[in-house]
Amino acid sequence: MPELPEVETVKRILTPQLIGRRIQKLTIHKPEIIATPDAESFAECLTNAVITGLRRRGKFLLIDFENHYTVTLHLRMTGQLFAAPKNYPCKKHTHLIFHLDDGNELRFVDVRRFGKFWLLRTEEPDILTGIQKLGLEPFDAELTGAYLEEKFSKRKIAVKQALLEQSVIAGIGNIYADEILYQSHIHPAIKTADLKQEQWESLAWAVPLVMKTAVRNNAITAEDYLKEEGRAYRTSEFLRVYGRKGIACSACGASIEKITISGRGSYYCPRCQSLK
DNA sequence: TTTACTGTTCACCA
DNA sequence: GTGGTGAACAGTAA
Repeated sequence: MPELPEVETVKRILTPQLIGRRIQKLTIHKPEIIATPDAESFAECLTNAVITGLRRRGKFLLIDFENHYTVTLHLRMTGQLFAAPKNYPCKKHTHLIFHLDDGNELRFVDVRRFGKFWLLRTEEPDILTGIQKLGLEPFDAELTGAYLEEKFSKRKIAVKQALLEQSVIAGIGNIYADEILYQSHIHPAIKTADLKQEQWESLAWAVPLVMKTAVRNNAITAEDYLKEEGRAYRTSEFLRVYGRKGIACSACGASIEKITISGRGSYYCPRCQSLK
């Protein structure tokens, strides 16, 4: 369930459940989800380790341990990470279980198995996961219209594709890119070289607004999260354009359209989001 | 049976 | 070097 708002929600739910917990044992059903090192070393280094904190960077989640190891993970398309009582029924596609010292289990479920785990020394520079290539967080004060213009104005890609570049802004995915463009009144297919200064400013304003709103709207209780009630975010009532092809725009009443940009489905309002 | 799908990376091509 | 396309990962759902 991954775009920044969902990863942030996972972090907020898991933090109080995991801090101070000791890993008694690991069960790795699918070793291929461990990118580095091998599954055996992964389990060995984390057995008896105590969790000290959780962090998020872009769509990555980081779990810090007292023994100076950090587990970095990416949920990709369908990964889920949640804490459950050990007698709670184990779902299909559960690939990794951390057995905690309070009787709960931290479980990783991933239907499509695109998600990945890396184990790294906390203090060592991370050159493996791709985190070091990430750009600004959406809430960073340095994210201005001028920053975006400088990054993109000489390039000729669709603005929709530009928003998805993790090396410029970290954490935006296909759903929220569409929502950001809708709030900015910018057509997703406009080329970055054709955007005006005020449109870059508009994007720099909409990015943190949409992400902050999404984090708030995605907030659910740990109980609901365990029951997967937070999973329908793709069709969330809070989305203004994504997944709403043929439905009336809530601002102007025009019918939301869907086109393909760089192979990704892109939803927009043909009246609110002009091509100029 | 066919197609699309929230993410990322890579190969190949113009 | 830029950028477009498609494939790969693997499974489900419409």
